[in-house]
Amino acid sequence: MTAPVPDPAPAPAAAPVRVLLADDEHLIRGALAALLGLEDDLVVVAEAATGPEALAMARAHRPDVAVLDLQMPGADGVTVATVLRDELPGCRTMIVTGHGRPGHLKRALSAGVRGFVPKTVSAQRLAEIIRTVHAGNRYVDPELASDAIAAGDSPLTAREAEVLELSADGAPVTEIARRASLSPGTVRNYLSSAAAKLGAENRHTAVRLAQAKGWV
Amino acid sequence: MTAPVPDPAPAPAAAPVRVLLADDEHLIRGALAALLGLEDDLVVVAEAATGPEALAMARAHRPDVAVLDLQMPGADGVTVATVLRDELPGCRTMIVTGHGRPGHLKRALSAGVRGFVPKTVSAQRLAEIIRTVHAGNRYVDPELASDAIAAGDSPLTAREAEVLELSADGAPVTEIARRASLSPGTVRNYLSSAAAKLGAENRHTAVRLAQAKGWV
DNA sequence: CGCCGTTTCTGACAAATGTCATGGCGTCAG
DNA sequence: CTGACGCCATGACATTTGTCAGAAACGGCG
Repeated sequence: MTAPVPDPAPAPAAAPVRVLLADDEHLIRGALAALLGLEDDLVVVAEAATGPEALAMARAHRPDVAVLDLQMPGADGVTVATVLRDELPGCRTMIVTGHGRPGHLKRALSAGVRGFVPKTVSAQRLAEIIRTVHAGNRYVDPELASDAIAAGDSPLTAREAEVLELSADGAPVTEIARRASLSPGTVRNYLSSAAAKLGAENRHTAVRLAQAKGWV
Repeated sequence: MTAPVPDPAPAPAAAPVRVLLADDEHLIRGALAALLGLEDDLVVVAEAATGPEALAMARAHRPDVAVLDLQMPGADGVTVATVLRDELPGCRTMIVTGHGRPGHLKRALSAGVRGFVPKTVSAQRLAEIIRTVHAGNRYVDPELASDAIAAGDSPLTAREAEVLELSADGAPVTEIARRASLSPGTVRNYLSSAAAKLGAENRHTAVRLAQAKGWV
């Protein structure tokens, strides 16, 4: 007469998934750690509040899955993921972000990130996605994916993007030219062609558009 | 032989604090609700993901304290707080924000908000602050407060701020003039004086500075 | 009332920026 | 090799923007 209730201790035969949590917002990190800890097949082995700290923690604890916030002090989530891919190939990485721009997803995927989700998902859903990623599969939020597809690839050449980025803080052309070691006329040409490609009237709106698409 | 453990039901003599939670990031909201629910003198009676939803929930459940995210779809936290002050005077409001700008704090305080904290605090700390606010006291994060004091008041006149805000998206002067029903020359003068007051070289850097201080 | 100062507005001029045509240079595919 | 393409630069020109001197409207104030 064996009870139908499952044995509480070794119910999942496999070892639990070891998770690293990196987010600069203590409120979220702590709350998330608590909620994920409720899942009996997940265990949070380390937390970090900055990019460098996340790297140090990953090296020390060698987690199975690293859950990284996109925007952190020191180094952003994608940068951390890039380093982790080289240093800890066995560690899967995934990005959690508040407001993801299309370009970020592309950057993340080319950095070997296997999961990309917005913070609007529930903790339950996040736990499922962590399992998916740990199993070696990929998951990207459908809405973010469709945004990325709609945005397409950047039409800008490397120099155009570089110059556009330098003009992001509103510096005058001569200043941009100095910083890029280019002739002022060249800078104006690049900015002009970049604005034309983006359908913007001037470089400032061009910068905004490019930033919105995540191309800078 | 009474057991020393406290009676689970009516341990706190006072009624629990009824809390409304409004944040567009489901992950945070759910996790927060779970953590605050662990405190036996706090109870989360409603959750909302947008500004209008927060208002509707507040009207329906009449919470003691409303914890509002600063950036939400529909209406931001300060706007919601302004409406709540008129409609539900008994409801204390507080703002939780990811990256708060100095000007936001000033706006929030003049909207009757009694608590202003960044998301870098722990859930434990947040619970304490909710109690503080419920008791009728105020609490603002020391770092945010010092930032606000350092930033000071806006040196811009009403028109200067208005025109600067219209130029925020990089629109040309003629477009701004049309939207503000002003002469293009007048717009240029306002932008020029605003840039001078802010120590900026042109209106675009001026916009960035003003946004960083929360003056627009 | 006249005087003063502030805000709001305008026009004229100078500087910065956007646009276009043009050309040299290097690289890569066919 | 040739042609296509991206990169860097120059000069001329139109447009936009920044700067300045000052005028009209308005509200105190003696």
